[in-house]
Amino acid sequence: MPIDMMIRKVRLHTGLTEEDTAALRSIVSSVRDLGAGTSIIQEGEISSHCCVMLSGFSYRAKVSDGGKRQILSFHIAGDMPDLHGMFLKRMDHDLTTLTQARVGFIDHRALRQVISLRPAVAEALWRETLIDAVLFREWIVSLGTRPAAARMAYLVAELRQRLAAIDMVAEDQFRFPVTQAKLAEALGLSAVHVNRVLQSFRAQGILDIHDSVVTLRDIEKIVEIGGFNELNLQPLESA
Amino acid sequence: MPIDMMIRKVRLHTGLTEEDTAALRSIVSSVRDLGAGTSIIQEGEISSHCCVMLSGFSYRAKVSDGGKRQILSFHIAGDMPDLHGMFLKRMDHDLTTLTQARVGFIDHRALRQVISLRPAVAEALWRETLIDAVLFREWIVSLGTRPAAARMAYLVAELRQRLAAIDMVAEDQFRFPVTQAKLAEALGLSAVHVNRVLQSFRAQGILDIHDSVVTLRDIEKIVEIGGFNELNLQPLESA
DNA sequence: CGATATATTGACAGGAGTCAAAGAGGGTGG
DNA sequence: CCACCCTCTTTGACTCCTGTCAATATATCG
Repeated sequence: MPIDMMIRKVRLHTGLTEEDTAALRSIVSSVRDLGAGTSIIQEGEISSHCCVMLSGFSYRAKVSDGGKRQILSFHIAGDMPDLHGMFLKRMDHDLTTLTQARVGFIDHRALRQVISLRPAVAEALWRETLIDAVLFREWIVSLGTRPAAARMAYLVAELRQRLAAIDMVAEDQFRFPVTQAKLAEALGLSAVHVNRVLQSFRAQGILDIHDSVVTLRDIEKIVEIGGFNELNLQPLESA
Repeated sequence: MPIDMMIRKVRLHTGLTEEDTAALRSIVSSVRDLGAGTSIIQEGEISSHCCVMLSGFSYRAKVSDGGKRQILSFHIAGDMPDLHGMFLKRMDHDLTTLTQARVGFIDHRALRQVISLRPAVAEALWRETLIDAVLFREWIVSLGTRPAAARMAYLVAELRQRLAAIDMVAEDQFRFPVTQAKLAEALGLSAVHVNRVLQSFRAQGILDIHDSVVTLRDIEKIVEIGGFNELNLQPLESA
């Protein structure tokens, strides 16, 4: 029952009834397995449906003038990374799979209907988009105020927390198939410098990223270096 | 008719009826004039109401570990910078007036009621929060990929566009009472460096910030340097 | 007219970028 | 089974953008 991945997360933050979740589940019109690096939507497109990550990773990215690409966020099972496409005319960024991923698609029209009939669902989804914004804000703080190592640590700490919520963290390890080049694009650093930071972390026994796996050697330190405050994710809880 | 400032903007992006806007207007429970530097809400607070900027400027900010403060966004008349407080338990950032400002307050309960009765209003407000996220994403791109001068130029170009939409730009000048220190906090730079960038812009006849006024000496260049794409704000139009 | 906030300068340090080359894996095809 | 290619990682040298520190204007204001 992979689709329940979506439900699981939405439920985390709200009090959806069984019927509500069933309604959501019922409008997932198709589920596809996409290979790594598949584009789900691109900047400028107008889409008629949105998607739910059921497994795997994806990321949002945007190219700025000069050709540099900025990764805006990583997405995991349960996320609906293009939900906003329902209300904004054009996508303002790309959405691409990072790994092979199972993705469910929901037609905007069907979703609109569920929303109009079920205020609780509307609220839950609205809240999802607001949580998205909370993460963006943290990201802005990271890019604006933290040095390279701290950004790296913060990213790892945040991912760990989000992945833990869907039981994807085991033994202080989690799968995260990202290249150093992509980390660089996410952190606003050069790939070379990402490599150096990573090596320093390895040398200090703080963390390691190897073969698509992140190993947390010293969580306390990661959290400290990254200035990660779990409380920052408290506002995510329902009002 | 200051409250219509709110309506004007919300209408920009949607097709609210006259009754819808009237409903919104009717629940503004109080309007207050706040002095510059007044805190509207602070991180961690749980609020029972949200606000609409009717005049003046405000900004969202967040302090990261190490005491550095990051300004997340500036807000102008028509904005509802803490709308998300209705659905997220705690504020994840501060909201402070930059200048003297007239602010309208709306009770969450009243707003919830209007929302539940008027789907169009719900959609319009949801969209407002999504537009917020669009701006955050652009901001992330700026911080992650652009050098100091470009960030500065981008900020000016974005503000210009937003202010123009509410007729607050005249003769290539607009009021924006910000100190270099605050610009630094917004741009993720040191105040000293902001000063240097500004001087270089002055010397090149590109733009000038003086006595709370931004003067655009060469808009084309500002847009070019900042990598500002007006199309980026196209997605803001209704779907 | 001091007192406090903001803007400006200069000297210096340092984090991060760039460039370029060399390893390391992992497939693939002969 | 090995050569070859491609992507990703690692290194080293050097540059440079931006930060830090500290001192000096300028402004503003009671």
